[in-house]
Amino acid sequence: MPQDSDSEDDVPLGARVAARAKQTETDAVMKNDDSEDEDFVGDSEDEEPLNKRKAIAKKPPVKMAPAAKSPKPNPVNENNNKKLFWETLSHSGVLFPPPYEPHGVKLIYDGRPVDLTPAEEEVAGFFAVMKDTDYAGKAVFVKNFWTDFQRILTPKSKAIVKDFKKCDWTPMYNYFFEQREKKKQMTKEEKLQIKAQKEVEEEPFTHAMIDGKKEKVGNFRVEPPGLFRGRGEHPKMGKLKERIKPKDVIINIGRDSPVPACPIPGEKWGEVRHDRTVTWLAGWKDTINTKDWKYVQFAATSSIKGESDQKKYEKARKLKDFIERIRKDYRAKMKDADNKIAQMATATYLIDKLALRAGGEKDEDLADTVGCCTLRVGHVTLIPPHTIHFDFLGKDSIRYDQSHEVDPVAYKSFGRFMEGKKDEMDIFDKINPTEVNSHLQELMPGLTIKVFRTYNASITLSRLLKETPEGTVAQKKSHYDSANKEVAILCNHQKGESKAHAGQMQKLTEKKDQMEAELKELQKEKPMSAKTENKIRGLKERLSKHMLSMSMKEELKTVSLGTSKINYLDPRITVAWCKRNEVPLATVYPKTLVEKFNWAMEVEPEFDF
DNA sequence: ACGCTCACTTAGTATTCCTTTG
DNA sequence: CAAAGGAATACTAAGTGAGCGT
Repeated sequence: MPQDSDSEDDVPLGARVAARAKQTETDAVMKNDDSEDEDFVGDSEDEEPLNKRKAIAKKPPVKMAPAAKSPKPNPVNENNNKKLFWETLSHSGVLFPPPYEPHGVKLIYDGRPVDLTPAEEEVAGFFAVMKDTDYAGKAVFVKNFWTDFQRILTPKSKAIVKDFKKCDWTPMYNYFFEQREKKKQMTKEEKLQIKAQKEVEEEPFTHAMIDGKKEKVGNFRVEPPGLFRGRGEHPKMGKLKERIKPKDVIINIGRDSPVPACPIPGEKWGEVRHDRTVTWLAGWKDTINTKDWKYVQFAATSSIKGESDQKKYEKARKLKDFIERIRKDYRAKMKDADNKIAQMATATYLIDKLALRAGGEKDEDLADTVGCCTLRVGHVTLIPPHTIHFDFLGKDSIRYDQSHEVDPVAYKSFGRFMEGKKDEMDIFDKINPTEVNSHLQELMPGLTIKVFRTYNASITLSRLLKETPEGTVAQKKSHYDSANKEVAILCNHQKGESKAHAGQMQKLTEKKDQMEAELKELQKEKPMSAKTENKIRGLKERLSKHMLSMSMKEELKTVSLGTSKINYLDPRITVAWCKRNEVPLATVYPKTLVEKFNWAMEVEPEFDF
């Protein structure tokens, strides 16, 4: 980017737009000027009154983007009417991973050790550590790795390392394994020392100042290089994710804040901009999905994220006032003779009833996953009289495999949409998320598809918590968890079964058998003493508790409760419930969630979602 | 109407931390 | 004290949707 930056076309779209619209309000982007010999590339100027910019006084005028030269702003259209997130913003930039340190352990090719350059050795190492994982067994992963490995090999190495099958990664793998063991074997003091060192190193990056307030930063570490691990059958798995250099990084910072010095000697930031219409502090282009960007954002516990989270839940809560009308609308339209209207209504019905995601079109070079609007005929089975079985891969290639009894009208419409279509064809071929969203906006301002997931998750929790029984804190907590579980199932939030699960269940079963045997033994006694009766009562109680926790554990083995807690359940429901039921908040929220939801802590106990 | 980019939220998994147990 | 086990956090991939240009 830097060397091309004289051409406006190389500035990201949003930046150009902002620069054009901008003028004084939106301190958008600018260009670099590589002729400058500064310690970063392209701290940009704009037409803001010069007295505001002391820094520029010491250097010759910087070349400006053509758009930025245009005369005074049209005040009506300042910053393109975009919302400004901050007035001042200062931070220390990003923390880069340490440079690669060669270990000298050889790749064995065709029985002979190969001398690799450090850069080659690094990439070989990426594969070597993974040699026994599922990934390394996948043809696509190996093929992509091999292509990129070949690409970075010097001619000399390429002349030797020609066939993947002749590579022996074992010595490298063993080296990494030993390193890991050594790390584990370190003494407590050594570990503590390393941790302290790490904290010192990251200290400048952990917080930023925004409008005079110190706030926590999220992912201030630049992602290290490695092999891309896509989820599911990702066509790009195994590709080399390249090392990000300062020139790849854009810093976004307040105009009057010092630009963080580039931490790598002799190198420069790709760009420095002052865009108040966004919340990110730094960003770089993803080297795998080249249309994507990675951003350094504030942490979830920051005010800026908290405010947006609160808005999200307020919007979902607002849907309560509109939901009846909306349901009436789609029920009436599901059987419309106009297929587009009927599809729109039926899709909305699914989004509401099953909390499906929108399902936007995806590029070919991504895993084949779907949401509501991209469901294909092969993903559903109609089971008379009006049950539909869904079997498809959703976000993160997580399988949605559920049967649902549906509205008979919806069932009939489904049949109509699928009629005469092959398995690979779209069920909802007349619509897309954008159209569904604009229809929703007509029914409620600001309403989009994803709001239904938040709404249904939160209102489900709220409804289930109303049935909380009297009892101990542990019992109430368990009731909360079951409600949480219902929501997780609704949203299809899953996790991989832990490796230890089966063994743990077996142990618990053994314990159960033992308790049952003990109980039988006690009950054999003829003249029941008061002491024995007590024992029996106690044992029975422990046994039933034990069995309950066993069945809960089994039911939850692949259900993830955390995702809905973090993203879907209005924290005010939980906080108010804790207050009403005298359950300490820490029983259901870990420390970071209490922090993240600090805006909800003062909610009144009677709060109803 | 459509495609595309950008910025943000949502997501599962890997790693680390902390507590319990042996 | 080490190992095990579970909880919490770190990491980064994968969605959604606004908004722009064509």
